[in-house]
Amino acid sequence: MISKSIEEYLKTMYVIKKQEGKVRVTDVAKKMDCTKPSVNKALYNLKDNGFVNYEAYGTIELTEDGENLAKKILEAYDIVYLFLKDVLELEEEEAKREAEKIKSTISDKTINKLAKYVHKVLDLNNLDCDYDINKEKCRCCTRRIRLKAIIILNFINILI
Amino acid sequence: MISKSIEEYLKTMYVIKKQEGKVRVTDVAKKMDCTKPSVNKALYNLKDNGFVNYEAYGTIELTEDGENLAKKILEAYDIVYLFLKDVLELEEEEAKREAEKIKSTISDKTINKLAKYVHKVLDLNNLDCDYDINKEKCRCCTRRIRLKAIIILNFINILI
DNA sequence: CCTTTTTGTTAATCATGGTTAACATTATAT
DNA sequence: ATATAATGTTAACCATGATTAACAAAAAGG
Repeated sequence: MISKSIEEYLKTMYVIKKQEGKVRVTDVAKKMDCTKPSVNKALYNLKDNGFVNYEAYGTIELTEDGENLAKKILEAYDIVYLFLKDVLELEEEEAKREAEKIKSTISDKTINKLAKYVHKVLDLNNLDCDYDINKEKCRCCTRRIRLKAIIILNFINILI
Repeated sequence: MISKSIEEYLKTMYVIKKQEGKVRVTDVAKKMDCTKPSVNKALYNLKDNGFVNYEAYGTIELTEDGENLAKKILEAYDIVYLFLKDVLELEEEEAKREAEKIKSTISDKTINKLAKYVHKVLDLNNLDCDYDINKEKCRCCTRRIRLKAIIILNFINILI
């Protein structure tokens, strides 16, 4: 099993892939404010766990599992961010920082409950939505994510 | 500065002190499901940071700073637990587990906002409450904590 | 008392996740 | 085409927080 810390590298790779078209060790290091050897280590860890394909000096490619996990992580972040920003009304930067930390500790179950709650509170008129971070999104969730595109920040062109 | 991991030892010591009257390395280890050497290390770390008084083979005593920090940690836990249990409606055991993890990552600012939100949502009729985890509690908070004594679980005899 | 059990300490070790320094490879620019 | 710059890798190392094994001290029970 992969750690929360390593998951962060995967998420970052996914985002860079969508933004830049290709993923380089240096870019990941820059984005994560860490060194290249750290990225290298994480990379081989991710490879060993089947989340990326990689050969030395080659191109970094996420596997299907890798993509799915990355999407899930990003989504967990969005849900927590949305809650902190729009429900608790934390200031934007604070909400981002805190969402990053919180989403790394909580279980899927909690994320699902939080998502449903946020849906409800922010008045989506769909209290029956059976949100599950591990499943395909329902129309309601999809719509919500689209409507709330602004929360996707610089990932706006990535999701869905 | 002390780490979140070390804070947990302090919190546990505080709880044991209130429950048992005295704190022993073995009890802390049992409660935290770790080994005695781990407790010993944490103990000297806490001592170096002025949160406990201790000499080898002596009795563990929390300083005033230690007590205050422990109270703060317990309270952060209670707030998160209350939110997960009564607002998100997580099952009790899950709420406890998750609260433990979450409260270790979030900032005082977020805790304060969450506390205010929980107060509001659970309808305490005091929307002006200026909760601050670092300050003396307002009447509203004190009352809330009293009313919600049940959430304090086995710590019921400790707080306030 | 003094033996035994419980409790606490110390030293050596480990895993994780990070670093720096040195080097290898690839890409770029003239 | 080749020197230079950028990028990627490797090895050695560090901090943290934990462990096990061995030992020391204190408490408890005959």
